[in-house]
Amino acid sequence: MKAGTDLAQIASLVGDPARANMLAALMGGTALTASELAMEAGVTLPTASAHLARLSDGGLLRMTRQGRHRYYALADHQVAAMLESIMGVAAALGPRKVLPGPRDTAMREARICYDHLAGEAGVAMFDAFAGRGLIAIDGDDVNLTDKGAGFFSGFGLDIEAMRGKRRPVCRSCLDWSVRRSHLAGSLGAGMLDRFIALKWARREKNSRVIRFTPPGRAAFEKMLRADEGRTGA
Amino acid sequence: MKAGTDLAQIASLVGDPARANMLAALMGGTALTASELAMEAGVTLPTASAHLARLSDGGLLRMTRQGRHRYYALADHQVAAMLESIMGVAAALGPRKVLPGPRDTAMREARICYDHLAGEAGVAMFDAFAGRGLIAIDGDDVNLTDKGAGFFSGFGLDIEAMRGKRRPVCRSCLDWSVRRSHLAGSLGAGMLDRFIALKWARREKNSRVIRFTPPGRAAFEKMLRADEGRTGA
DNA sequence: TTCATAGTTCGATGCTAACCAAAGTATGAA
DNA sequence: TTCATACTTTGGTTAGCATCGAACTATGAA
Repeated sequence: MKAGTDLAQIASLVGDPARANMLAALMGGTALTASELAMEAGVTLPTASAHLARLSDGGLLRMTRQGRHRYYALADHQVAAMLESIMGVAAALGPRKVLPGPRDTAMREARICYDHLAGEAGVAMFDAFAGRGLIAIDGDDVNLTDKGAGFFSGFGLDIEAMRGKRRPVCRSCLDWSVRRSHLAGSLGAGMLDRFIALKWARREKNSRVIRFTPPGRAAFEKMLRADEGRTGA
Repeated sequence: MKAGTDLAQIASLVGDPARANMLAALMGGTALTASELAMEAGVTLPTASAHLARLSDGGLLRMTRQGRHRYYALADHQVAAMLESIMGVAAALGPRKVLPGPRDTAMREARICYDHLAGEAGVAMFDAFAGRGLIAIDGDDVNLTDKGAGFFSGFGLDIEAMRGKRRPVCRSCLDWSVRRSHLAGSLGAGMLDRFIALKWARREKNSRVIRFTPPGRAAFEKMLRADEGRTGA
């Protein structure tokens, strides 16, 4: 009985269209202001404000004030993973659109999942790193190997800084589009940042789609295959 | 915008206390009749009937008629996994009860997750099998090895029959209590069945808790450690 | 200070949906 | 056929909550 109550409490927070749209927007990973989220949800500011208060009270959102702005973001990765899993069920049993539009295809290929790369590209990267021994998989735990630390440092990531943080460096995250794991954690986030900094890929405006440039895609795939694909800076 | 709508649609189905209690009850893995679910949710039969219709229409439940009974069960494993992930968020940010009661402790140790073993025991089993090369982990894919096929057949499972079904033999399922994977799929379900048949463990009445008997626990742990722990029948 | 922007709080409205009782349908047993 | 059980449908009530406009607070800029 109690399990059901907890379940309902969390689910009902997600179960309102306005709130769900806000949460979906925040799956993009960037923190957004109350006004932006109001736009996103298609409601007025007062309404949005009330929703945001409920989501924050419920523990799904984290808020930081900056001047006269209030930036809202998903509370943590567990919340993001939960939303992905709900989206997964929705996608599985709601192929209302027969043909997956170009947008959906792009989402399946590469998208942002909170702050790291997901979709086929994300899964391919995860598998490649594991296969080359850059990360070690033990059950659901994923750990950086010595070899991996060297490689990723060479790629431009500050591994030491990542280790200092509370957030795990490596984590696997289940992918609804392919039902396999991809790389999350600060390493996953860092890699995506690098891809964008290197102009291998860019985020599509107002969407979670990640678009690789043709040369970026080539460089990305070369990197997956072998060490000489490294592009130091 | 569309993503949010889908999200809300599914989440709102779970977001009602009566429905959530029904779903939580069905996480036990056994199919239940409409009357039983009405009891579970604390509502009258007509109300329950309406809820069950909505859950079925929404694709979260599967119904089979048997005489004048209607048995309801979760639609598939993806739905079960989604519910676990929502429960995970609820558990993480809702430690309203400061002390985890004995019930919660037992749930963390060993519980049923739809039809297979979860909790610390489930995770330990998953890790042990992986460590001994009985299953091979590749990203989120889990596959039975030849060595594993031999071992599990010796343990009393009909591996060939499992391979004939559409359901995957091995699958990993993320565990909210320990944040690691445990073994799902028909192999996971089959193992739990064996444990119960061997009287190593039994299901606690009206709960998802799995209780190991003292000799059962010992046999279970011996099995995890080495091949000679095998208890053919 | 004064004005503007960002956000919250308040009060009122209206819609949705959860709920139950009673009547209706279907299946099985006598 | 008749009765009982299991469930669904219908109709009507009620409660919750999403929504908005208007007033209020707080931060920053002129």
